[in-house]
Order: sequence, then structure tokens, then C-alpha cells
Amino acid sequence: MRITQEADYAIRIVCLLAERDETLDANSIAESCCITQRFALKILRKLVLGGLVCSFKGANGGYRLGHEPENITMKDVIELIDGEIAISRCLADDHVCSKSGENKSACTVHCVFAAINQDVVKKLAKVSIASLVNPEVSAKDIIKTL
Amino acid sequence: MRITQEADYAIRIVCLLAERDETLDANSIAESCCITQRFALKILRKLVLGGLVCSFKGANGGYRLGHEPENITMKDVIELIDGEIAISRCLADDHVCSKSGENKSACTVHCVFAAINQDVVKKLAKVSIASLVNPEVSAKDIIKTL
DNA sequence: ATGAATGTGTACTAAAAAAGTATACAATGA
DNA sequence: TCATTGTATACTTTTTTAGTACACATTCAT
Repeated sequence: MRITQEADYAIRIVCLLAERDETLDANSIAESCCITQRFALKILRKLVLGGLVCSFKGANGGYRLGHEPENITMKDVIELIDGEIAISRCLADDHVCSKSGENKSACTVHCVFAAINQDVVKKLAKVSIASLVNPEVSAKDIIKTL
Repeated sequence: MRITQEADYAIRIVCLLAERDETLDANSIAESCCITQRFALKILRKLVLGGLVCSFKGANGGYRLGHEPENITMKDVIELIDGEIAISRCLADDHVCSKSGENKSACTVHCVFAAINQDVVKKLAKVSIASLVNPEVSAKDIIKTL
């Protein structure tokens, strides 16, 4: 529900696969991303199940990107790993906050959270993996487009 | 670092104190906010230490808002309770992500997170407690100003 | 003065989430 | 046919969040 480190790693893995347009095995991916092979495997499995990455079994097997980097966004990767993005607890728990009672301000607070949360999601959906790995595009360039 | 339920309760407590311009004791505050007295006391202590709320000891004691509701924002309350707002883990841990290595995309990803995070903070700083409790101001009105 | 009402300070416990690990198994290709 | 590589499931540890307990200090009403 929050943006975890696992999602952060997942983005890096996807970026790596986008940069190196070849089949990479879990070991070299883990090494490049400075995580253990086990943990990389766990993340890769989620990416495969979610369709963002393709896997190949057996000797010389490994992983490849499942789509063009232009068509994968930060939002896609994060939501695949963490589930729906929620900046606050109340947004995560089925959008129900049992203890809020029926007073006006509690409701208003949650509406504000929801609006800000939507904006975060919208922005993350604007950032493609292609732009992240493109050496001609700087972080500033990306931020300008948000 | 994330926006917790405690912060959510804190906002409600502050709103309650803003609406009812009188000294309220922990018990009635807890009841109004649908939380236990113990937990309310814990949150109230933080609010008092942070200066947002004043407390009065002894019989007929209780709590009152420390500032005008116009001068308290959602950001103030949240940061007082949770510390710095951070939508992702990497932003929280002293803005250092040891495992990011030195590749371009990892850095870019964090810059994007930081930019979006700043925007969230900026928006929360625009929402005053006064606007939350004002019955003439709807959630939509507030969201429009963000 | 005294004691009931009220807040304070510190520390503790429990539940949930995040982070990471282990094991046994299945498929592939040289 | 076996070394290489991914799969599936489940477990453990650490961190964070949420909430509780207790002994104490202050104040007001009487």
C-alpha cells in the first residue's frame, strides 16, 4: 500500500532489463541491483505474474522485458509489487475508516487525502521506464512534465 | 514517515478543538473522536509538546487549541505526529539509499519520488484546520485550491 | 488541608507490515 | 542425463504502527 523498497528494487530491475535488451538471469540481475538472488527471484516472480517481464526456464534461461519500455510506467511497477498506492492508512483499508464517525471534518480530511493520492498516482503514471533509462533525459526533464 | 492513523486522529482532535472553542478534557475528546482515552492522551501529549495545543492541569483542566485554526495546516499536524512525510522508504531513510549504486536510473527514480513527495507536502500545507471545520467550505472547494 | 479530577512521563505489549530467507520442485538445453 | 535456470510455497526476522499500563504531578472545589 505504501511505496516499499521492494517496489524500488522492482523499478531498478525493470530499468536494467530495458537498458540491456537481452535475456538476463536472476543472478546477474541481483548483482547489478545490489540485492540477494533470493530477493531478486521473489520480485521477478511478481513481475512475471503481472506480465511486465517474461521468463525462460532451463539452461541459458532468464528474464526479458515483456513490453516496450515506453509502455511501462512507474505506476505499473509499483502497483504490481505493492498493490494500490495509498499515502495514508485510511485510503488503504478499503477506503473505509470505521472510526471516522459522521462529522464533517473527518470526511473532508479523507477527501483531501484521496485527492492528493490520486494526484500522486497520476504523476507516477506519467513516468515511463523508457524515460528513466534514456541518458538524454535528465531527472529535471521528467519532473517538468509531471 | 508515512501518514499514520495516529496523524489522522490528531487532525480530528485538532478540528474538534477548533470547532468547540472551549477547554475539553481528554475523555470527551476521546469519545468524540471514537478512540480510547489512553490513545487520545498519547496524541494530545504530542500536540502539546509541539505547541499546537495548550493543556491545563487539575480539576476542570483539559485542552485548547494553541493557535488560530487559520494558522494550523494538515502538514503541521501530520509532521508533528509522524515526522517528515515520505511516500517511499528511500526518502525516509535520511534520503540515502545505500543499495542504489551509481546507475543513472536509480538516481532518477529517487529524484522523481522526491519531487512528488514535495508536491504532497506542499498541498497538505495549503489545507488549514479553519477550512476543514468551516461548514461553508466543502471538500471540493478545498481540493480546487490545491 | 485534602482528595477527586485531570494531565504527564516513561515504558511496555501486541499486531501488522515489510524485508528477506529457505526448501523442495520443475523445466530446459547442452 | 545432469547442470543450469526458473517456480511455488512457506517461513523467519525486523521494523513500524497501534495501543495499553502504571506511577506520578498538579490543580480546583470544598
